[in-house]
Amino acid sequence: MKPRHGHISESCRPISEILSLIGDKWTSLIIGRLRGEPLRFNELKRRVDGISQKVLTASLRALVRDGFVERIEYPTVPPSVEYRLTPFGHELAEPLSVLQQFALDNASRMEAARAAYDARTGGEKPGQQKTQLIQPATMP
Amino acid sequence: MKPRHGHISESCRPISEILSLIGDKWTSLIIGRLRGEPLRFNELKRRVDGISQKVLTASLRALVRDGFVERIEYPTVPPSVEYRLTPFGHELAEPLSVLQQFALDNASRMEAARAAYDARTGGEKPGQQKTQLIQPATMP
DNA sequence: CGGAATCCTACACGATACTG
DNA sequence: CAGTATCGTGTAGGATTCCG
Repeated sequence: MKPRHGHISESCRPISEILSLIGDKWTSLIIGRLRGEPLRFNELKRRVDGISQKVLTASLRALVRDGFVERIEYPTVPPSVEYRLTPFGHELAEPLSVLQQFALDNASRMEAARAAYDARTGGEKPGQQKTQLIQPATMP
Repeated sequence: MKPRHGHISESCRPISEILSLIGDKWTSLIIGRLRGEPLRFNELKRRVDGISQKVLTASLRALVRDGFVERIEYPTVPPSVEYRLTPFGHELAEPLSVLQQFALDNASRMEAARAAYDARTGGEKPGQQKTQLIQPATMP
């Protein structure tokens, strides 16, 4: 799931790597949930609403591999696995939360800017146009 | 190009949005280049090494739309277009640069963690490997 | 110079089913 | 409970060509 970035000029590859890590659809939310308390797999899945089991598994493994999350397996029955941020993970979580806070604080500004832009450009969306809303005529 | 994120639980959608914005392959690097000085299109393209014209165009438009970048068109001939961070863009760039600095500072730690993980799990499972950095072999 | 239009591929993610 | 396995889809992003 990680290798979204090919090469990039050597010097900034670490940047690309970490940003692709936290920039994917879910990872940053997972980290956010794991601040505060360790969580078990399904509990975490419940709290990160909408995430699929497959993606959660993959994301967690990437985080474990990079040393941000620790996976602790308790030999109980039924099995119980706990995920928690490592100290390294908490170091990452801190500047990350700053960015998240920025996002929350400025969500309305972004939305306003977007609305203004869309009004300016005549309502045409960036990228390709999808002006044809093909409504499927009938649904018997 | 931006709305990679579908719905997500309402409360954290702004987070997802902004993180998908800066988390894509290039946008954060573009913002980094625009700190310090405004740049023209092709100059920016040159400095963000490896980016395609199409993606640069799309990324810039998204940034303009969200209010982080300003596009200034000079009616010269040949045409000249300048991109610069807005004040809002600089606000975003700041926490972002913190994260980038974190990435640079801890690149070796991440790599070490990865190596340790791969050594730990490497001997046994033939399964598919994650996070393989595909080196593109040649840059003619 | 600064894009737009088009084609194409890889991969992130979702849905579903199965397992220890 | 905590995953693994597999298939299908959308789309980000690369390469190329063309335009004012």
